[in-house]
Amino acid sequence: MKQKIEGLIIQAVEKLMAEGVLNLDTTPAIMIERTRDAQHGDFASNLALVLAKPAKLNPRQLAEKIIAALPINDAITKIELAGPGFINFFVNPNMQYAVIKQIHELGHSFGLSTIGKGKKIQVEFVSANPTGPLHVGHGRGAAYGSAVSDLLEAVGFEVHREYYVNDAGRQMDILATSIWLRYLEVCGEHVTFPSNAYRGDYARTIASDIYNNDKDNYRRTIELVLEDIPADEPDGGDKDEHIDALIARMKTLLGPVLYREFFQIGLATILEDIKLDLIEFGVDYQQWFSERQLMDDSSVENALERLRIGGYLYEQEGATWFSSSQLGDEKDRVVIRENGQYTYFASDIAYHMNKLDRGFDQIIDIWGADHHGYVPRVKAAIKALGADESKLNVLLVQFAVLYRGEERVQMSTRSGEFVTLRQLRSEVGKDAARFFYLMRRSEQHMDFDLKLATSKSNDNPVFYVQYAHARVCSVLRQLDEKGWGKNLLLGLENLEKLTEEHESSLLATLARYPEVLERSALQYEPHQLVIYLRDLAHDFHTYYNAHQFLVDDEVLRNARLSLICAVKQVLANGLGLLSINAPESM
RNA sequence: GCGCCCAUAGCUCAGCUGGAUAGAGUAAUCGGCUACGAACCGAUCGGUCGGGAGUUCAAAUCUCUCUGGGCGCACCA
Repeated sequence: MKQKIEGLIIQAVEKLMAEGVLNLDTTPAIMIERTRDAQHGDFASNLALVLAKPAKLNPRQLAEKIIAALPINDAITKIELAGPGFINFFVNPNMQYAVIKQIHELGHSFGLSTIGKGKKIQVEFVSANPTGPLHVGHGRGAAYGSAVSDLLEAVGFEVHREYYVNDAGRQMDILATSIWLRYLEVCGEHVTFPSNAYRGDYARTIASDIYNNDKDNYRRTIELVLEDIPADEPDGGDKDEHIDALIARMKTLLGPVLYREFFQIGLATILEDIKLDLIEFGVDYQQWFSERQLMDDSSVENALERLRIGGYLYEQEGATWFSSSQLGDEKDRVVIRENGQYTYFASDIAYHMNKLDRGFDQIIDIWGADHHGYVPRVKAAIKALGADESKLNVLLVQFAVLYRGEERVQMSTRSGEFVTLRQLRSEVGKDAARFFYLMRRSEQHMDFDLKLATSKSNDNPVFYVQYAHARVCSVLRQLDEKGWGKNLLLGLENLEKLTEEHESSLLATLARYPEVLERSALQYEPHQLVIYLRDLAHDFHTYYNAHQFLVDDEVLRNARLSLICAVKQVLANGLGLLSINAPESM
């Protein structure tokens, strides 16, 4: 309908151009939008206001000319000139009924589109270090990333969801050592736990499991472990030197093979936990991409070689630098440290080269907002690798600030003081948690009050939407109990019976769904869909309270049933895209 | 100090690529079940869109500036 009116306007403009009334080289893209107020018709165009200046006419005069030039079309019952020069279109109510038939025809695929043309998009999100369970901060990225991915798929892109596993580097060594020290405790050694180690309970759990399976296999006496180890911070030393020395000691005492084994057990356990957690949260990946693999198959080496050939690398003070500053970054970055180790950035360059080489049309990285300073250097790397930087789109998700009532909850993986995503799910449920995360714009700082989310969970807006769906189901159950049965065909043939105001506004809302989906996907804004679903649920609840569906008049009854079944379908489609349940009853 | 993000009703947030009278939820007050589920609906109350200047026929939306918050400025990941 929207496109139809747009077509009419374009015809009118072309006509005026041919007549010499208008003289333009380009026609503006924005032409028509849905009105907010029913008094302004169904659609409105600001064309005359935009073109007034180049046409050297006053807006209302121009609007009159445009209206006069508009072709006659029976889909439009009235065209009005309003306000400073708006052109308002009133759509033939009979046209509005078409959406119901369309919804029943297409079912769960109503709203889907092919605008993505099968283009391949890679979406990388969450990618939290596997040094502990996911916390509620990761939850927002997980909900957002999966929703964006699913939406893109719904509008015709081929989406590849990926989690980058940082299974190399010092943090992982610290984790292995943390678990090992807990293991030694289980073995009966008296360990003073380092201040810089991972203190969460999960390290103890993993340690106990290892002990149960392998007994004393990895045990070394604490005296051997601590011999000549520099003091920890609480004892007047340096916490980094302390933990690094312990890591080195663990490696020498266990030897490379046992160390590797132990390390792998810790990594695998945590990674499995994360995978399961995410699946239960409605997040599924096509690929878990290992950073270590980039090291092992010399991808990092190759990536740096490519930069070197391009003339982007140089040596200074014993380190190797990437001259990213000439490509938009604020300063150059080290890729190989003085000690010969690659930096994290080096493997990230290799990872992005790998993404580019896999032939994606678009690459989307979803990061926490604390990484925003990292964007220019990755873009610089993309450019240095010879690719177009617009191929990479970095979407930043702001932090969710946690509160328990008035009190702010501190989040730190290291200290082990954090609320896990799993805890959140068990307290408020997957549906409520996802809905809560997704209803806010991702760039918006968000307050997440756990106390409110748990104690008043009935006020959670997700129930409002789910209730609308369950209510339709309930009506259908009542229908069966009355022994009336549903005659959809009869209803669809008599949709003109739907003349109530509530009915026409519901029709208009239903018709908006495909547009909302498209916008929501192309702008990476799932919250638009969430807000739409709330609007749709509201229109339905209002209608429900104002009119009876199960009336004696069989024709009217079935017309209304076909309408509310369409509502049910769209609610289910929308919720489904957000991986939120649409329950039959609640 | 430099850079990025944010600021809309008491609180939590929408406001669609600038558009007509800035909207929801929640809190407060009042009203609606002998009804297809009241986990709902309706009404009232509540706003200098952080302040100021500019661009425009039109600014919450764009530009500049100031204020106030968040985050980032490693040979950490």
